[in-house]
Amino acid sequence: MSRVSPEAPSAGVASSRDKILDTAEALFARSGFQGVGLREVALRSGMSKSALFHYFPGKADLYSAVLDRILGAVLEGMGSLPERGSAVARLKGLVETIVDSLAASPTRGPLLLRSIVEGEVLDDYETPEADEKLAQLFGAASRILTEGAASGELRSVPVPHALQGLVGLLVFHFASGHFGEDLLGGPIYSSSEIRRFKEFVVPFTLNGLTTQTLQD
Amino acid sequence: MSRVSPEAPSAGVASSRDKILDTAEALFARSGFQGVGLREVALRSGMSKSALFHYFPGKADLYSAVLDRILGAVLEGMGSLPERGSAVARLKGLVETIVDSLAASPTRGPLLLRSIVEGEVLDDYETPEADEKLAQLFGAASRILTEGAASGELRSVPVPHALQGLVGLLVFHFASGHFGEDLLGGPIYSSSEIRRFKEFVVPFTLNGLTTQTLQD
DNA sequence: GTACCGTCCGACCGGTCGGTCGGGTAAGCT
DNA sequence: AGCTTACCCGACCGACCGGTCGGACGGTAC
Repeated sequence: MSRVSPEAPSAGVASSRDKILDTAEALFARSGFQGVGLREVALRSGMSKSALFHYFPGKADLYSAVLDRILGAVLEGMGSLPERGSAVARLKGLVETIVDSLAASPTRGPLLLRSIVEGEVLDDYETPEADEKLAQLFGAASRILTEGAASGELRSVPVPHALQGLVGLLVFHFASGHFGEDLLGGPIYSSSEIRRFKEFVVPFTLNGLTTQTLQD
Repeated sequence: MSRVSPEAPSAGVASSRDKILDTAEALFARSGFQGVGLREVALRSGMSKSALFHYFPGKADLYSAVLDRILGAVLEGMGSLPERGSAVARLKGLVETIVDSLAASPTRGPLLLRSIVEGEVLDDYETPEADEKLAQLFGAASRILTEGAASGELRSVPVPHALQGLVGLLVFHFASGHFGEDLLGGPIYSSSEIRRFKEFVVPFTLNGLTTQTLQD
């Protein structure tokens, strides 16, 4: 699968390519890869389907570009995180940063979660760019966990499981849609709900990874 | 949307209807509602597409039946859980039981997660049966949390957030597919991995919901 | 016998899918 | 002027979609 054809043309005046990406992101987030037709993407972007093929060689490439852009945004948010200091503080910062990134747009959580769950049937859109961004993301997180465990600040917990637990906790919350709103009794992306979620998930995570066990 | 037409014919000799349900469950879990064609379901069930319509009035009804069966299985597993006793012990039992239910078949987690995420575009298959099972499920869980908080055994935490966190933690793990296997470095549904997951998620959950906070 | 009923089938319907093709138009370069 | 390039379009393709229809087959009841 070849990559996208033309590069982003620098300037900020929402190009057609960006418009397509925005539209596709919204639609893919709502209906998934299979549930979106390129006709609708093109129409909502204000152009014909043929024009869309001028910017992206195929549907899978469009999806990859959307996914890559989201991963880039999440990764960018993590850029300002400190590399040293208390593991607990770093972990707290990581969780809050990821929450902020996911909360910044209601399409990110759903799209990320869908890309994981639908990954079985669509291993297509695994691009080197996205893979590398994912590796950076998990690398930073696992560094905190291992260093915290080494220093005794954090419980010695299997890092992969903890990472996957974090993904489940954080991404699912913002991807749960109507289900989550029914459960929580209100919109997920309101600023007050985002604050409430942080107030729940940060202590929950820290307690889960720090204090000594009261296992059976 | 009307319900399924004929009732299950009692006996255990895998009826055509059950065969359809099994096939559809596997396919829906892998490719989602939109990603599965009724032709493929029928073919893999060893009959024609028309025969399928004899048992289910439409695709959405078939999906609902599959979903309902899974919710029933999870709920059945929770049936033997004690209604009284230490909240921590009850919570531990709940988590372990749900894990066992999800681990019992590799289709359940993916299908449940997909039904939530895809719920935006497919509010069709919300049947009264499934709704009631969901209510029972969450009712039992929230009872544990509220009673535990009242007795001081558990932290006083917003119950809806805790419930959604549990769903994210537990369901996502079994729905993460290739992504999760890459992260964990092995199959998710092996008995050893299920044991490891329990060893991680039970203390993580209990610590997250019991010990006092070390928030900033 | 025959009327009925549950089970299943092939053929077909209108519609949508991702993708292709040939061409048109305007800007920019030489 | 001529030529290239970027951008965009309508028309079209084969494949597949969910769903309908009329009928075939076998058993059971009368």
